[in-house]
Amino acid sequence: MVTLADVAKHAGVSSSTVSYVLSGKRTISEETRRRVEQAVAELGYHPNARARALAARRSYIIALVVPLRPESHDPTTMEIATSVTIAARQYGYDVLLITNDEGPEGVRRVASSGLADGVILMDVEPDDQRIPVLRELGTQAALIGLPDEPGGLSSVDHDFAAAGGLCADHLADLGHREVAFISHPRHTAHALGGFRDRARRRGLRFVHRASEGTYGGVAGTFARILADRPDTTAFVVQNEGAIGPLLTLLRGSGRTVPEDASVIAVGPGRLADQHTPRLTVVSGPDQELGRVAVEQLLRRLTAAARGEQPVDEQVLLTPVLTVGESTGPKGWDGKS
Amino acid sequence: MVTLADVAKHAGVSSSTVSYVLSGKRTISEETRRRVEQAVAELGYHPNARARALAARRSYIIALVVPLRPESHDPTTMEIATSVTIAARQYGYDVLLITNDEGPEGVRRVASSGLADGVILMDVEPDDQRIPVLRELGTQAALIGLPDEPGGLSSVDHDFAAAGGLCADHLADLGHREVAFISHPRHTAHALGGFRDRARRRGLRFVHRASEGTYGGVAGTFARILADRPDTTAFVVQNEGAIGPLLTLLRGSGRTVPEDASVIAVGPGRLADQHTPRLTVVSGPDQELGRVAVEQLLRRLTAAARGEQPVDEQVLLTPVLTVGESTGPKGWDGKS
DNA sequence: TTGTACGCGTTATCAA
DNA sequence: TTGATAACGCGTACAA
Repeated sequence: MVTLADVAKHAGVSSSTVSYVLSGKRTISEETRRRVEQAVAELGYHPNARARALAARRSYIIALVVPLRPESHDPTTMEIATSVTIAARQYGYDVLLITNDEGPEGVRRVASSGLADGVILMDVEPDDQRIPVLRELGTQAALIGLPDEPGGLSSVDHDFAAAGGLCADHLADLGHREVAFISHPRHTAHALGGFRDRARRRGLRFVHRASEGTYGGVAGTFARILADRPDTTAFVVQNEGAIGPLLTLLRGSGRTVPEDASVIAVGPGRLADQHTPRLTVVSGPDQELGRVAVEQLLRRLTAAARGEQPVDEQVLLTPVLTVGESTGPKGWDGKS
Repeated sequence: MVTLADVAKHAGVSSSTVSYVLSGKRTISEETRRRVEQAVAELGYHPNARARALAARRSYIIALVVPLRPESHDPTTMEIATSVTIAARQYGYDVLLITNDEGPEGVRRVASSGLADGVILMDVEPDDQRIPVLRELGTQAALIGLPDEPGGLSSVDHDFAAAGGLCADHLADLGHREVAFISHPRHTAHALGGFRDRARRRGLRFVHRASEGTYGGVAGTFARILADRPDTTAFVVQNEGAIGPLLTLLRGSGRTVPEDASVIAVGPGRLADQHTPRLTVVSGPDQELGRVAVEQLLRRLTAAARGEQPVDEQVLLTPVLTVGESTGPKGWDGKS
């Protein structure tokens, strides 16, 4: 292995000079810089990350805690993990993958051992058990999702309230008056609040039902909705698995989309093309989530390295309404 | 930060003794072990991973190179990445995520800097450009996928030839005589060879067509197949995106599955439940892929650490045929 | 503009 | 069974 000392000897300078040439933290004469660079090239020197991490008290590694078990396959998670990794690389950081089956102790492990400089937590829940560990260790962190108590942390999430508002506005604009909101039974329907507020203001009547993302579950929910509110003409769905069944059920009940019933999905943009007809979707930028979290964390790290107090940031990313072919005016006959 | 020296002082022993108590590489008297362990507990000592990595010349980190861009969403990749991470943890290793957009230089970076002890490469192609880098640096590696030249490497992949054989056998058993094999245009149809051999032996006639995984692409392929071989009664599909369109086209042409046409998918097991009717699928164990790769790599690492020559292993994982409702006897009328 | 020398926290060799 | 002590390779305060 070629070391800094080897390079120094080869270039006829001291090892600290080589170090400074590489880090750029000192002004170096043109002559020595050239000699050092040549020595680096000739010897094929690569700085040793382990020694660097020890001496600099920084590993340039951030830990990403993902909510994954091997049998789950949520593409969004992977998208975010990838965007975190790519963003981190652009700032010279690498990403260590921690699966959440290690629990809060996984966070403690990477933070207290100094393996990672900071942590990004995905799928943060309101009373997340990993957060006390971060506080206890004083670990710098950025969260994807909203914590109960944001003190000492930065976080980023989709602005689901705005997403709900977009749904209500779009349907109201199209003349709908009776809407059903279908959510996931075990996830908070973050978009519901925003939807409710805007729906009220726009004079929309609506019911909210949580439903499993299975055909049977959606069938039951669908039947109840139609029994309670037979005049329902539009559906907002914040439950990826429920969309396919809902579309099938609408067809099965003789309703054409969007002529007889409109459907909006709240979720990843890719949903649009996975169904027929192409869906109207309200989606947030998943990749931005990763990038913003990385930038938040790195700002905290540089602040802490300077002895400053890191700034707590809470960012909400604005969602976008993409109009597809699953929404149309109430009572639309297909001929505009 | 609590260091080894702090613990040593607190316990009234030398720091090397503490180190040996923790590593278990020396026999320690019951008395001192107790004192040291108590000191560790009282001070809340956590070994420093950076210093350990430098002194031990091992980081206990393996790099996983994933073929991911932020907009791609292949659940299989994530499944493998997760299983690699979990398997690695069981052996005391952590996983560094490297995206393939760094190219071969990403491999060079983590290996030559000593950041990682070894590398796992996903989606290895026959003439993969990352492999020369591994050879040049003498980096220990395990590959998921089959390299052209396996010398100095370990690798694991699905036994696609066996998968093809299972398809041919299943269809032949059901009495089919004319089969179409639909593959992906830009991926090697690894299952084709095995399918061909077994098809010949079983007296199956078949055509092979590559097709895009789009509705339009599959429609063209489908039409050509029926034009060339109107008596085709079964389809083997090794192209995830082509399955949905194919099923739709079969229905559209008045064919009922499986009464008039049988369909087998070669791919991830989860495909079975994503279609109607539930698919007959030949799939390999994706999670095993990750686990085996980790174990191969760690065997190489321990061998190399002992100064021994690591053993090159090539493992093929046996696929399984799961019979669903998309295959049936040729000319089946639905009433058995 | 450059060099010296110490420290980072462990591991591992050599003695005792 | 235990203790000194020299690496490990780099960063940086201090000195020149």
